[in-house]
Amino acid sequence: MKSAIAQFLNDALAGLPELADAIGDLDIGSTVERTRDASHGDFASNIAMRLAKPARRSPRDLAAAIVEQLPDTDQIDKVEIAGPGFINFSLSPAAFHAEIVTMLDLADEYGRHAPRSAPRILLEFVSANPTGPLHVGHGRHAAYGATVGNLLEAVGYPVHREYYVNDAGRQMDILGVSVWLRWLERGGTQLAFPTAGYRGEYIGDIAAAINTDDIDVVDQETLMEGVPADAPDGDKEAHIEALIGRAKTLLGDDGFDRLRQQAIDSIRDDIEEDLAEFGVTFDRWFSEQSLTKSSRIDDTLAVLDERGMLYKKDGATWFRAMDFGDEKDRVVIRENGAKTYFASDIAYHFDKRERGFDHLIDILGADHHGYVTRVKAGLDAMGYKAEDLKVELVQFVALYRGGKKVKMSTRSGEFDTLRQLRADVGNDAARFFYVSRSNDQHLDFDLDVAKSQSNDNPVYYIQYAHARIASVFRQLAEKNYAWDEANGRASLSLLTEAQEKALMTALSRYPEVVDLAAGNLAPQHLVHYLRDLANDFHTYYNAHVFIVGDDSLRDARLALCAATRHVIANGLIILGVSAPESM
RNA sequence: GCGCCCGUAGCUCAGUUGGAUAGAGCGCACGGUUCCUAACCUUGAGGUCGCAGGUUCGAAUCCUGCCGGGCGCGCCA
Repeated sequence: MKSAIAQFLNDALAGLPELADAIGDLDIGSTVERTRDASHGDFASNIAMRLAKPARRSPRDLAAAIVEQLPDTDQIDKVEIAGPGFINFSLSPAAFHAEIVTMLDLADEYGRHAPRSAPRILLEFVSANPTGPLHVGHGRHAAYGATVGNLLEAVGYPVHREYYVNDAGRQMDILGVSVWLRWLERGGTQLAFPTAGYRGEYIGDIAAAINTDDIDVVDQETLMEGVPADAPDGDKEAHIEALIGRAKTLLGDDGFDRLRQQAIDSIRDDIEEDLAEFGVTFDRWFSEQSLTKSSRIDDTLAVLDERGMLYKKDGATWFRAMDFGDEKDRVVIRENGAKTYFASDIAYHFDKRERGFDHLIDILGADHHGYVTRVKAGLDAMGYKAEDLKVELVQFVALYRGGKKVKMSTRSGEFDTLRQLRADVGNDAARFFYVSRSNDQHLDFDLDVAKSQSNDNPVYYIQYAHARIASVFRQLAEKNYAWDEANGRASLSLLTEAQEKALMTALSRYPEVVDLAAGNLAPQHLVHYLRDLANDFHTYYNAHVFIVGDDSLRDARLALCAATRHVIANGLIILGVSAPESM
């Protein structure tokens, strides 16, 4: 409907060629918005005020000239000039009725755009290190990323969802050695578990499940040979580093690799299953190892070197990040010859672009914000534009239990898992709650409230509206009525109650809300809209009986209910929340 | 110290890219079901939009400076 208003304005401006310069490249659609107050009509445009200065005419004068040129249409009842120069449009009932018919016609497709082939979007999210189960913070990334993906698809973009698996590097060695030590413990070896190791219970579970045919038991003395003391007496990092060395010596490099890989695979599979149960799936799980093992990183560094963007200093190789706006240059190859995480990340983002994705979106934790500039710099240096990459930062989830903040640490194993949360509050409530706040806002997740009062969650309020409509149609059959849809469509002019008008107005906003939420990568717009829509429906439900004796009025009201059901279901599907037939 | 994010009702948060009288939920107060699901609805109280300037027809929104909170500033990932 909004685009129709914009079109009318465009038509009117076509009749005022003297304004062409003043208009310039102004997007007329951006001047049209829903009114907040019904006394201002349904839509308002501030175009006269926007053009006033460049056209050197008074806003009200301009508005009058534009209104004069508006085409004659049965969609608009009334146009008024108000306040400093707003043009207020009151749509005709027929315009709303036509929109309801569109909802019924398009059904599942209402609010969606036709698929387009470009730009291709690569959406990377979660990408949690495979060092343990996902915790409640990752859950927010999963829900947010999945919903953003759904929104982008709804507006027609091809979206490729990717999870970057950090399955290379020192963290993985620590994981491997943690599992090995737990396995040795199970075999009876006495040992003090390293403070820098992963202490979570799941490590023991993995140790119990892995194939250890080619691993020999070692006693404590052999194990600890040459290993410096752990904290607090010694350095915990040096301690675990030495243990990794012992593992590689005692198991052989290949043996340790196999053990480590089993641990990684086990955790990765667990994460994949967890997310799938949460309704979050990926098109590809991109392994960092695949970059390390292929020549991808070396190739990338070679290109950078060729372009003169690398230099050596203090035995290390540095990338001239400062040339691209970073605050300092960054190491890509350490003095010990090891490539940094940053080096593989340049290669990874370069690879994304090389695979033909036009627009990259990374959803990262807020603690990664210092990282954004240098990754963009890397992309820039590799010949692409920094703007090709958009980074959305997701702020932390603070967990509260008994009114107290819960501390979380993966290494200590003290954290609440996404699985526990899903079991406690349910997938629907979790998906909904996670995206109900702006991603750049801290999220306080009170477990006690979520667990004990889960029925107060607004998600049920919206689902209830959907279930109520389904119930109305069930009741209809029980009362031996049938919905004559054609008659309902033809009788929409009978819907004259205030609540009916309000509901139709709310329904017609849906496509605009999807556009807004997708354009801003901001699912909370949809969440709040659905809450408001459900409120409009519940109000209508309480004010009027739908299943009345008058055939045409009943059919018309049922048509409005059916349209409402489509819109609520479409919105919930985007949020990854179920739309139940009964509750 | 530097950088990024945040500051809106008692609490938790929205606020349509600068619009008209700043909104919702919870909580609080008052009402509403012999009738399609009361997991519901109606009405009300509750605000110095952190503070101070600036930009303009118009600012919660943009700019500057303070104050307060979070996060980051490694040859870790």
